[in-house]
Amino acid sequence: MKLVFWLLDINPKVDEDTFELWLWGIDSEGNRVLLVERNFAAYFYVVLHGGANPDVVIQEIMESYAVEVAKTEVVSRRFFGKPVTAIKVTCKNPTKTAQVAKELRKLNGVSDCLEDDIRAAMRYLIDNGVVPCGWHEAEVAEEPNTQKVRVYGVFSLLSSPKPLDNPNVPRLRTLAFSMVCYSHEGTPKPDRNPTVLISTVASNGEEHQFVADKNNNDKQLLNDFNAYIKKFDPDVIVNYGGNATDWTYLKSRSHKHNLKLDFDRAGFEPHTSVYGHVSVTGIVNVDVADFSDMFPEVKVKTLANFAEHLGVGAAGSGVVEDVLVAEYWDNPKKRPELERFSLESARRVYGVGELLVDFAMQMAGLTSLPLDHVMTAATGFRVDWYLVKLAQKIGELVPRRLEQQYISYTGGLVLSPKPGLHDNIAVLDFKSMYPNIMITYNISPDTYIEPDQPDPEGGSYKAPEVGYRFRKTPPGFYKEALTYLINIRGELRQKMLALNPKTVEYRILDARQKAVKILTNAIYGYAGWVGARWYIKPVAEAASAWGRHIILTASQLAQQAGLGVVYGDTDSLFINYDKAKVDQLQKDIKVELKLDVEIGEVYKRIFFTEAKKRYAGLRQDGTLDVVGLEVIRGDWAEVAKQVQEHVLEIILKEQTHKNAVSYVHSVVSDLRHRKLPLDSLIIWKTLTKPPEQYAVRAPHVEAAKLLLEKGWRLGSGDKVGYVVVAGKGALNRRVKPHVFAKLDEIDVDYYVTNQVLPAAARILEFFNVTQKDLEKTTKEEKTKSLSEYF
DNA sequence: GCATACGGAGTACCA
DNA sequence: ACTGGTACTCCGTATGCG
Repeated sequence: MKLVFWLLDINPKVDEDTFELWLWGIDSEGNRVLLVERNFAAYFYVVLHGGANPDVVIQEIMESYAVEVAKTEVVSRRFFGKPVTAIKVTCKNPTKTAQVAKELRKLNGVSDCLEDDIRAAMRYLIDNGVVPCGWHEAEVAEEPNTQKVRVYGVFSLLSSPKPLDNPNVPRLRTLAFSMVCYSHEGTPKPDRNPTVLISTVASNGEEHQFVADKNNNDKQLLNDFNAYIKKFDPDVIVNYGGNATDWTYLKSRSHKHNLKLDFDRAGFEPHTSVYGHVSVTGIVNVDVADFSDMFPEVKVKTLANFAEHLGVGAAGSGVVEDVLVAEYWDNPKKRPELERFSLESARRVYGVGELLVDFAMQMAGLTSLPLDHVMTAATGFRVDWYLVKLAQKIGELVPRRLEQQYISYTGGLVLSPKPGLHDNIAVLDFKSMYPNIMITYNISPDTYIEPDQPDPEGGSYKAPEVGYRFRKTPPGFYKEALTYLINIRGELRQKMLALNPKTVEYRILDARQKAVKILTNAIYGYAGWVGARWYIKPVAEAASAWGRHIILTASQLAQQAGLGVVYGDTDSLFINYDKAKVDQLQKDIKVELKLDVEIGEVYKRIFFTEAKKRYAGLRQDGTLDVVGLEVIRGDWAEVAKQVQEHVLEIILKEQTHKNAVSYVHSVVSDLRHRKLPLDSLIIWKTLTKPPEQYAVRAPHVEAAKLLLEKGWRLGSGDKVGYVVVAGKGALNRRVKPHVFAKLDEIDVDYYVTNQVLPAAARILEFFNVTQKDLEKTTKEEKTKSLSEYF
């Protein structure tokens, strides 16, 4: 019979003598189904040395390895663009490809074995064009549910599924949860601290809270939570931090009570798998924390901040800091607040999931990485898999990831800004500069010509400065990848124009074009990543060399056209806006450099200091665009950022600093009188390694150590929020984690001298007001309070 | 013995 | 755990002065 299904997840199922691939899906009637593939044959390639005779090598393979090898076949492939003869070796046991390949590498005539490092599930998806989060049709036979998996029906696949062109997503059952663990000794540890509260929000509208008993025993809670998931039977479980914390914690707690956390669709427990994601058989586990890198505007990546940024949940509703959880739990008056926070957290998780899972599904489809780990995988690995798919299509063998030394190279060119205020400045941007350079000059690992090789018949492109050459023909691997991505995005955006943005279809297309854009823009970076399967250093080097040449040439063309260049960075030029001249310049650039430039923002007025990568512009609509300055940095106190932003607004709008100076005075006065909330004084910094590994006693590290002393676990990647308190000694001995600090112990002078005034003076210096001037006047003047100022 | 200068460590930004 | 270019603070020691 034929079965139409949408692919939710795939996992290998290995028993002693059987190897199956389990494809979890939803059929066109909305039933949850399991399709079992028993005909998967794993293989790898044996690449031969130049003169080697494939038949001789095959004979040797069959003599020594007949036990493991099911089949051999001589095939023609390419490797880094060059034709190679290879032997496709199919293994009897799919779990042993890497092992057999390792042995065969030792044979005479064999230069290498390739693709033995591609996991069975990925091999299957890529070879058959089966797509995670996509619809398929397959010939199947229903079979008894001997494994007692919790689905509507089990089917064996009689042929590999064929992808269908249907962008729709079936109605999924989604469950979000958030947990609270009880500890007086810092970070909760599963061997000693119970989970006292779990809140859930489900796509059917149900909300639940599972609560530990009077003695804080969590046995019943865990049992009920597990049973509830089984009963609701979600397709997708959403959480925040589940990969790093929640699942192992809950599993550990369950085991402590001799319970199993076996809610999945096959009776297994959650387990950590590739890229560090937690896999739940038959269900997609999505950790929305994995999306946080997509939003650099959110500096402190808590669930509440993240949700607020996305407009999810009740804005400004109370947050209970980790440090206070135990206190709230113990206090009957405060516990309801913690309970509300927990439920609100589950709602936030659910809401964030609703907004972002569309994107993840599209990224899964593009890369073939299943939904449960496509967002856990780093950008480089997503590009890797996208390219593996393309390689399979064009017969290019997939290189292994090699351990090799990294040597950095020269990147983009940054022009020095002309300090001060400028009126009417246009930003000229090269559209997708690196992708287009790579397409135009056919820069790719398979078109690179080694320095000792002659130019090929079709000729070559030679990169400026570095001199690397690339074949003009045929089109390289990257050119094909990029052209396809750019075209598909164009088509998607075209289709979107005809749709109402409120429709589901529009939303899906928008998610897809975003995924395509992100992948496109990552390919240049990937090319320069030493871990890339197709890493060839000159590829990235040549692209950036062309980039520098292009921006420099464009800058010269602008000046020749009589357009002053006030700044430029990598792929942008800031020039005086004279419409006729700029239009002409655009055309000249296209002719001269073969690349499109577009006019981006046209600022009414813009302000530069002497520093590169830092400026503030006044847009046509009167809003401010601040770039690089303290205003948009996460490691300055809010009070300093606000002061600088307002100073910028005044000087950009009024073109004089007079009011800015009195404004600074008023804030300093408020600060000295402690009229500002403690929150505005927190400085957040990230730990980039374990605290004990630091060479110097940096303030945030000292603050982290104070938290560690109280049992809070902090490590690489964690943000530390601290304030500076009054007292004796060096700054790094006067820091306090913000959760322990009170407003009246703050070192006000530090905030005036090292936060507010430097941020203000950075701008005001160009109006001949130095920090010293500000210091003097703030001390002398009887200043107005902030409220009077407004 | 103390203030200041300066290089290195550390972080976060722009493209 | 995709790239390089850049600004900036703070630490900690070297340096200079008295």
